[in-house]
Order: sequence, then structure tokens, then C-alpha cells
Amino acid sequence: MTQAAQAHDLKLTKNQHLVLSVLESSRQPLSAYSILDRLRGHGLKAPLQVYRALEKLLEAGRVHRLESMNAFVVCCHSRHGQIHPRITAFEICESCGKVNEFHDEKVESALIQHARSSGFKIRASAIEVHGLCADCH
Amino acid sequence: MTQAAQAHDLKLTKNQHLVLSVLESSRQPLSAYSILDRLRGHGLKAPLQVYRALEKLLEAGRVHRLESMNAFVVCCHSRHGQIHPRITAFEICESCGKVNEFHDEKVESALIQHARSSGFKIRASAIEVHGLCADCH
DNA sequence: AATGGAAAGTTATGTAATAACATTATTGAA
DNA sequence: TTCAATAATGTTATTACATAACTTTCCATT
Ligand SMILES: [Zn+2]
Ligand SMILES: [Zn+2]
Ligand SMILES: [Zn+2]
Ligand SMILES: [Zn+2]
Repeated sequence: MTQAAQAHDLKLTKNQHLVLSVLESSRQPLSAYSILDRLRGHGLKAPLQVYRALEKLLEAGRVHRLESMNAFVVCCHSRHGQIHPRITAFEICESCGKVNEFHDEKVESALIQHARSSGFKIRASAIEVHGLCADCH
Repeated sequence: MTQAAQAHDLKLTKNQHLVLSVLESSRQPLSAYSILDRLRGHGLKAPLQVYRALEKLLEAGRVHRLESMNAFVVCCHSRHGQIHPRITAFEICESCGKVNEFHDEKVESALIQHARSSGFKIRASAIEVHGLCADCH
């Protein structure tokens, strides 16, 4: 991700703002189509309008995609303009749907060390743990 | 996963055997539909035939699903009947498509430790690292 | 042979994502 | 300001991924 893409003061377009607002007001990850459903009242009609906004929000580091759910969540650093840690992981509650984004130095160094030892060059990662959150068990 | 499900001498049905054979003979992960395409000559016609076989093979621990690719790979322990490690991770080459399944004690303990500290109870995990393998960079 | 459960077959449908192309809005020189 | 380049939108259609619902076949056990 470029430094420019990390600048959170970048102005969002109308559709990008709409999509981000829906994600911010949700306590669970949302699929592109359920985002669309919530925005039909605001003039959005086609999946592509949502997918294009999501693409930009992903590039800007303001949302994350959960690969194992085909769903999207707002990044917990989205509002602060800080540098985003490299390796991101998620704990996803199968009961209440809550997602905990976290950045664990040990997870990161273990993956980096393994990659180094196997000659693998990391470009991206998806680390998603499913189970029950503290409230739900 | 039950102990029974780990018993690799369990007899596979015709469709399960066909699907597993296709995955074993592929050097890359395959989507359900591309598995189906390779099995049309053997009488398979519908996606469900493949998905049902995959479901059983997943339960039996003989294949893994790559969440970030909507694709499936044969488990590297598939032939040996050994107990499968709890936490599995994958390095996926974006150039040649090769997948390296690995089990890293440090990754595992870091995730378990984080879950403990946040009160999260792990049931399943998807750890998928994308990049370039040693041969490709 | 009768029976019950697992697997397989079949058709239809639901969900996720992108292709292709036309239009409008923004930006940034000349 | 004017105009060309770029970015964003709108729209329709299509492709890719996955499951629902129901029927039939297979096979082991009684
Ligand atoms: Zn984040
Ligand atoms: Zn919960
Ligand atoms: Zn495995
Ligand atoms: Zn490679």
C-alpha cells in the first residue's frame, strides 16, 4: 500500500462514503449484496456500484475483506490515519458475528520467519480464526 | 474431526475417488467447477456431485479448502493416515500456483496464546499467505 | 427378501463477482 | 476559459461459486 493510499483525509466519493457508512454502522461484517440492499434507498441499484466502492476502500486501507466469509469489515484503524500494521488477523465469532481485528507480533514474526526459511516472498495474507468470542461462551 | 474421520483406510465412493484423483494429479489448487470439467468424461454432470464428494473428503481430512481462492488442494498428509496437526497454514504462489501446506509451531502457539488472552475459543482457522515461491523469484 | 440409511442423480435456484460499454464528473494544463 | 485526460458512475449482461429440494439407486443388516 502506498503512503498516499494511507492518507485517510483523501476525499471519498459519494458511493464510497455510502458504503463505508454502512460498514461503520454495522456490528458485523457484511457481504457486498447486503450492503447493496441497505443502499437501495439511496439510489444504488447494481452490485458493481458497491464492488467499485469497496475496491477503493480496500486500497485506501479503510476496510478489510474476510476471505472465509465473502464479507467486508471496516478497519479498526480507519479513522486515525495511522500506518497500518503489515500482518492483520481476525477472530470471528460464529455466534454473534463480531469480528476482532488484531495484530500480533508473534504471529507476524513466525510467518515471516517461515517464509524466509522456505524462500517464500510474502505479498499478502489472510489470517482468519473462527470460533466463539468471550461474550458467547 | 473424529478419530474415525481420520482413518484414511475408509473406503471412498466412486465420486469421492474421482474427485480426489483429480486433485492429486493437479499441481495447483482447483475450483469445484474445474474439477467438474475434468470429470465430465467420467459421467459427472452436476456441481453437486463434486461438492458432495468434496464435503466428505474435507471431513475425512484428505483435502483442504483455500478460502481466499475458492479452491481445493489435497492434504499433504492424505496418504499416510497420520494425525493431522491442528493449525494448518498455506503459502500460495501467485506465479506458478503451487501451494505449500505447513504447520508451524510458533504460528500455532501465537494464535492460541492470543485467543486465550482475548477469551476467544478457536474452532477453525484459515491461514493463507500469498506471494512468490522460491522457484518464482 | 425386507428395510433403513448413505450415496448419487437431477433440476432449479440462490449468492458472489466481473465484463463490456456508455455516460458524466473532475482535474489540470495550455 | 477551454479542452483533453483521467476518474467515477450508470447500466445490462454474463460468469463463477454454492446450495435447496426431491427422487432414485446402492448396499449393508436383519
Ligand atoms: Zn485494519
Ligand atoms: Zn460472540
Ligand atoms: Zn493437511
Ligand atoms: Zn511459484
